[in-house]
Order: sequence, then C-alpha cells, then structure tokens
Amino acid sequence: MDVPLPHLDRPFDYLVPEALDADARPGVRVKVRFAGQLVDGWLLERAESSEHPKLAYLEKVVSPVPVLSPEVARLARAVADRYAGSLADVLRLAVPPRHARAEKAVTAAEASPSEDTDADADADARAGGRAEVDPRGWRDYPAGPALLRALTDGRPARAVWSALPGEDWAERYADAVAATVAGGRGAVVVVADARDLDRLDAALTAVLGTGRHVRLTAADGPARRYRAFLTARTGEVDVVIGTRAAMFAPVRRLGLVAVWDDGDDLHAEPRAPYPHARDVLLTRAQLGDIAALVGGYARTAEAQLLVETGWAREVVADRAVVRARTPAMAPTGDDPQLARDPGAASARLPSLAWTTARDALRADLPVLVQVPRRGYVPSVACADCRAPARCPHCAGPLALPSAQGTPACRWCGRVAAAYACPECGGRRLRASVTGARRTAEELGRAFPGVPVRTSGREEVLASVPGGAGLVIATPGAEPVAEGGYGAVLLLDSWALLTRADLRAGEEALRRWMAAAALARPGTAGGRVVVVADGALAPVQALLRWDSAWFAARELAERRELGFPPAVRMASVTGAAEAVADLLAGARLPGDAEVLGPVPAEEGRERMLVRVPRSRAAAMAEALHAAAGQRSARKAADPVRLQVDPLTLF
DNA sequence: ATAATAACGAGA
DNA sequence: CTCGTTATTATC
Repeated sequence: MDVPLPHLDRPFDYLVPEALDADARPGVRVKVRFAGQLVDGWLLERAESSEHPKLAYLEKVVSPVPVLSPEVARLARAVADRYAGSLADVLRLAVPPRHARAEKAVTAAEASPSEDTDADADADARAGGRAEVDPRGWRDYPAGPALLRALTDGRPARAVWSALPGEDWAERYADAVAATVAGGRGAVVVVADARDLDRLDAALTAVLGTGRHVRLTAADGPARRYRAFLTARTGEVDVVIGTRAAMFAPVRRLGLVAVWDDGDDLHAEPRAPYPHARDVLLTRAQLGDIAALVGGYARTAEAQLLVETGWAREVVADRAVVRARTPAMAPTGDDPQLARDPGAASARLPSLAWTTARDALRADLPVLVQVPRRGYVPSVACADCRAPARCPHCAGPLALPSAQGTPACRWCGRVAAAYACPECGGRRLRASVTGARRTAEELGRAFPGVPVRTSGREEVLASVPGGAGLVIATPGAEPVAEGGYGAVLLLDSWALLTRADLRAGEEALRRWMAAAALARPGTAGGRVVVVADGALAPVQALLRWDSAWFAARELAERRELGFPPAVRMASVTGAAEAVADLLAGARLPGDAEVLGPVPAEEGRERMLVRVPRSRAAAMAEALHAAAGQRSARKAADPVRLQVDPLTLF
C-alpha cells in the first residue's frame, strides 16, 4: 500500500476480479480502494485464501509489467526493517515512477528477443564456457586474481579494496564486472556522481562493448531513467551502473554488487528512510549469495568493520608496490622560509608548496591545487574596511570555525587570537567567501604565463592535457591529468580537519587521497604537498598511503567512544514534545542508551538512541512500531527517524 | 476520510 | 438494562 503511514506498513488482502486475473501478477502496480479512497499499491503475491473476512476487489492493474522483482521486494523489506522505515518508502526509491511512453517503447522492442539471449547466457554458463578474464591491473594486488576467478565461478566473494595511487579504478571495476558476466551472472555498480559514472561507463564499454550494460541515474530524467530500469527488469541487459538510484536496480541472476568510494556522502539517500548505498548493496549481497566489492582510495570505518568481522576480505597491494606507486609526499605547516621568499609571499603560499609547483611547471607538468569548496567554510574580512583578513604569520586566508570561534589560518592553521586589521586597525571580523576563482587568480599571478583552469561546482572538468598548467579544483571535482600531475597541492586541510564531525579525519583523508591519486608516482617526479601538521593521523596516513591503518585506528576509537559503526545509532528529530512522546512509547531493548537532547534546526531537537550492533534490529523495530503508534493516533507534529545518520552532532 | 466498534451516560 | 450518543480505532 503506497501510503507513508508507519502503522499501515503491512500487506493487505484483496480479491482479484476475473477480468484482471491475467494481469494481476506479483510485482505489478495496482490501485485499490482503501478506507474509501483509491490508493496506489503493489501486488506482492497471489494467494488462494485469506484470513480476512470481507475482502474488497482490486480496482485496477496500473500496468501489466511486473516492475517489482521478487528479489528487490525482499531487499526492500529488509532495508525498511534495517532503517526503521516503511516498505512503501523504500519502494518509492527502488522503483522509479512509471513513464507510460518509455514503457511502451521498451515492451514493444522487448517482445521476443530477450528469451533467446537468456537462454544463450544460461547455456554458456552451463557448458562451462567461462572464458577466464585477464586480471590485468588486479595483478598488482595479491588477492586480486583470485577475486576475479571467484566472480567468474559465481562464488559470493566479498572484498574491501584499497586502490593504489594512480589506479584506474574504473578499469578495475570493469574487469570485475566482465569476470561476473563471463560466469553468466549480472552486476550492479554504484558510484557517487556523474563524473565517476561517465568514467565507469567508458571503461565498461571498452571491456564489454555497447549494449551489455545500462546507466541508471536520477539525473537522466524520468523517461530515460524508467527506460533504463525496464531494460534491466526485462533482462535485456544484466549489468546496471549508476548513482545511488541504481542500488535497487533489478538485475537477473545478480552475481556482483559493487560500490566505489563508499565514503562519499552522496551515497547517503536524503529521502526516508535514508538508506546508504553501501549498506543496501551489502544487504543485497547478504540476502542473495551475491559477491560484493567495496572499493576506494581511502577506506571507511564501515569497510574496516567488514574486514575486522571477517565478513569481507581485504584486497590490498604489498607495501613495496605501494611505495613504488606513491608520489613523493611532504607536509608543510610551520614555514620559517616564507618571509624570505618573495615568490611565495606574492602567491601567499607556503614556500614548499610554491617551489613544488614551480618545479613541476618547469618540467612541463600540470599542477593540481585542491582548495576548499566555495561557501564550504567562509573566510573572513575586516568588518570595517572589508579588507580580507590575512594570517599575520603566512598571509594565508583566515576563517572562522563557527560564528563565535577564534579565527584561524586556512593554510598554516595558526590561530589569530588578537587580530587587528593592517589597513584600518579594526578588530571586528565578518565572514566572506574566497572561492576557487579567487585562488585561481592569485595563483595565476604567481606563475605568469601558465594556463589556469578551474574545476568546481559550476563546471567540473573530467580531464586536462599533460603540459604545464595550473588546475584549481574543489574536493571531488579534480580532473584526471594526462600522464598524471607533476604536483598536487592540498590547501584545504584547515577547512577539512576542523569540522566538528565524527568523520572529519576520515573525510579529509578521503579527499586528499582522491587528489593525490592523480599525481605521478614519485619515481616519475610526482610530488604532493599537504599544508597540514605532519603529526596528525590523517596526514600520516596520507604520507604512508595507508588508509587501512587509519581506518583501523578510527574504528578502534569509535569502539572506545561508542560511535558508529562500532554501535548502531538512530536519531529522532522533531518538536521536543513529539520526540519525547515517541521515545516514551518505544519498547527499546534493555541495553539501549538514549542520549540528548541536542538542538537541531529551528526549534526542533534531536535525541540519539544507541545500542550494541547485536540489538540493531530490535531498536529499529521498536522505533518503527512507536512511530506507528503515533501515526495511528494521528499525532500531528512529525518526527524524523534516522538509523545510522550521516552526521551525529 | 469513514465506517466499525468500544465506551459512556441518561432515562425507563 | 437498553438505547442513543460520542470517542476511538482500523482501514482488506
């Protein structure tokens, strides 16, 4: 029943009229009369009899296409249960809105040929016609070739992959998909954004050719999205790639689910019940004896947990290989040479960053500069004369960690406690924004005659040519450089590390590694400069290219503090009375802790519920039931339930 | 929204 | 004790 009320989150029985008997198959959308009005619903299964005394008739079958596959129906129920949500909410995410014209086009084209290709694929698989797939770059990882063999053999291997710097991850994912397809099974691959999707698409086309896979992403618009969904549902293709909209894609004989860069917060669905692509895919793997691949340059604490519990095996390169591939890395913070280096002063860059960039440009190599996202952390200016506030020490831009915080330098991290404006002597500061464009101008002036490109929110570059040039990019928008960058400067460490967030360190490392991975290896002249204190753990992990070490450290710390993923948490957000009401009615497991309240946006408050992982299901059930009680008595003010919320504070 | 069902209180 | 009215609750 497609109603969002938690207390109606269960199946209802209806009689099927003679006329609808043929079309009323499991998985079709239907309309039924419910409480006097017509509502949308899903036909989950046909049954001979019902417990219910007086049944109404099914009103209508919206379309005879059974868009909800049994596998996805089961998955959706499991996801709803995990996230304390309703099946209807999950199905809204899992099955895109119907587009009649797209449906007509696909079903017409589909009329006969699909059955043949299925038969062929099955025959291939049965005949043992499983062409071994060349492991190519997977040979750099000792467990890599075995992973591909497992995929071809149809075994449910589970891997957490830490990609080497410079790795063509899209090509590796294409190999993994090809190995799965060679074994007669299908695959679902989820990436964070359109740029990653384009890259994966190209790599898959190179390996599988055209017509074997389909892109599924909300950005393509309703018609194309529904069309892609149907191509997968009808079995015309058995490989689906996409952004998180693809995590529920129906794929026949699914053999592999994969996610790239699972630390990217775009993988978290912003609509109820807020499922995370990684966890949906892992649930899917768990339910169906399906292989799973979780990969990234950096490893999340969640992925580390999979490794430590033995659920998945890690696929990592030997240290010798890591050393050979890693660019030369150096931290720089304290910088006594700055004042005596006129070039550096003009660019307002720490001198190590400046000389590293200069050397790369002289060697006719491109330089990548990672700067904070515009508006991400506002820098500050004098409240009186509007002159930008500069660090008295290194002339870097100052920024305010919060409205009342002490300003600190974004480049060297020094706190400027007693700031006085050098122009007018003013002591009050106001927030302003220095974005990528401004940084680009400043750097362009420091290196005259060098082409400067920017890649950020408005325009994201996929790649840049190999010669000397400056590329200013915000995190996540770094273009790939032909042949790799000669130098990568990471200037946003202040903005990343001072965030009041559980994942600040992990997120900083993830972004740095994503940028550093685009540099040439040290042996080929690639250098990375991170403007941060080299003693900090995320900086250490970057310098050693060892995110597994950092993830283990992070997970240990979260165990200590009782934070996810070591425990399961849920947040309950809403008006104070509503939150209290819901929690009072929830029969939480005995060992549940209720924390809070913490103030949330405008007049609402937030409580956190914490349980050991073994009680996760019980907690979700209790919260869902309590929400049901509230909705049943039509409690007015809404309460938002979020299991594993992305941010805790 | 609306119909059933339970709960309640007044009058016979 | 019964009937009519009103709160409650389930909704095939």
